[in-house]
Amino acid sequence: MRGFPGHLLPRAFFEASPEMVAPRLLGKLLVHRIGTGLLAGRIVEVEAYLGPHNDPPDPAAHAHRGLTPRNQVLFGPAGHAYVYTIYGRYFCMNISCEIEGQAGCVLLRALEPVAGADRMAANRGLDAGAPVRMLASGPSRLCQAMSLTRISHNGLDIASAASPLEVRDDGFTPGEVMVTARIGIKHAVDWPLRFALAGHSCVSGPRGRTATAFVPSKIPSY
DNA sequence: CTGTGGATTTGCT
DNA sequence: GCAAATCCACAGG
Repeated sequence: MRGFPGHLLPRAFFEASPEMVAPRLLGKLLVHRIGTGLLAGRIVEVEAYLGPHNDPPDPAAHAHRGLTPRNQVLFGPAGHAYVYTIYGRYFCMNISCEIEGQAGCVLLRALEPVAGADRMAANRGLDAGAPVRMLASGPSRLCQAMSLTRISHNGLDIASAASPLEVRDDGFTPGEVMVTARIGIKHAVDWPLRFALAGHSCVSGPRGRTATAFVPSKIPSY
């Protein structure tokens, strides 16, 4: 990844509870190296899903009922990709958190394209001139745009410099962050675990959604 | 702008 | 068997 801005986020960044990691991921870069090419986007929207060791447990999380073949990555070390199939035809991309043995993850819901936007559009079946917000606004659109699949990417260590998939910090400082309930779930529908850059055009969902001001406190640097 | 329904695989009960 | 952390097309106001 030499030549690409910023530095690789270390595993320690992810070894905390998802509700702490999630807002800290806003403004970071998701980078996917494909052959000689590069796809990258700034993370503008995320959701936290808590492990079953929490009290009360998070009934919306895949890890809610313990370890299964599908969710085993979530119980492994932090900083690994959890990519799963949803509704038969799409994928969603998460990053595992906590220490090994404890589950928890952050769902990546939207990116602002930074590199390879034309290729993202092609991946999404759109013209090169398509509106930027159509490229990676939504968890499965994000996977389509970034060419992420369960078979190829589930379990990848994204905190390794050898990985084709990384999260990098280029020094971007987020402005106001909004917090809302998570989208598309049927349980714990009002837990405030969705975080997004306020007013950013690439955030998914209806605009003008109810938002609360939120200021992350004591964010360590990595 | 809003609301509705279909596509289609996977994992767990 | 059925529910699911989605997206898209299409109908109607």
